[in-house]
Amino acid sequence: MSKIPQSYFQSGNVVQLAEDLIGMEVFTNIDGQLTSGIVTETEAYAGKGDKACHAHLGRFTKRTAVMYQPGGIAYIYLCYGIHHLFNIVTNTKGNADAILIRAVEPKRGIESMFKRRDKSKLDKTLTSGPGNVSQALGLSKIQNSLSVSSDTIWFEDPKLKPPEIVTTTRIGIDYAGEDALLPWRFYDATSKFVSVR
DNA sequence: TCGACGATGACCT
DNA sequence: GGTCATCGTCGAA
Repeated sequence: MSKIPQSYFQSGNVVQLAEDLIGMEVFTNIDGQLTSGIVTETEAYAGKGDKACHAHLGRFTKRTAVMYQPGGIAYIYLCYGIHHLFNIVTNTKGNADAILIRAVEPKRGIESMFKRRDKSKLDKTLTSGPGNVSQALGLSKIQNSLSVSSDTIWFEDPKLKPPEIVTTTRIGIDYAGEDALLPWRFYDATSKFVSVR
């Protein structure tokens, strides 16, 4: 098994990439703890033209600056003052596309995940929902802008049986008007580790 | 400076 | 179904 290169994330089609990411395994090695999970749910955010995207209309701020970097790096920000949401910047420099990881199925370091989440049972609440994913994987703003082909965060293709992909609308973006209706959320119907069906 | 508000999640009825 | 914790970011003043 080997790390997926940063170039994989520089594809120009963020929607297709979000779908392709389902079934990949995401690893983190943080505070000496190795954890990983199979990606079961993602959402695509398509840069300047997408009302739901933080970079809509080219909005460039201290927070969104990282989105304009070349693809293959983490975009992690604090939401509701409580939750860190883990995204991967995609496309080439200046496009500001990103993929939100909304759920994973725990694989390695489950004990570490229990500790971080203050839980002791392996159910969907451990790693379903973007805030929970980040917490279980130990991700916070410290890892913002870090490469996702690094020794701290990386992806591998475990080549499992193909996922049964369901395509639907994104969650929690009602403010985006008609763009809230875009079918840009993907999840694996065969997994119970999915936030919303 | 200050006020409004979120790409959520946990718990309540 | 509804409420609310909690704080960094952003745009208005």
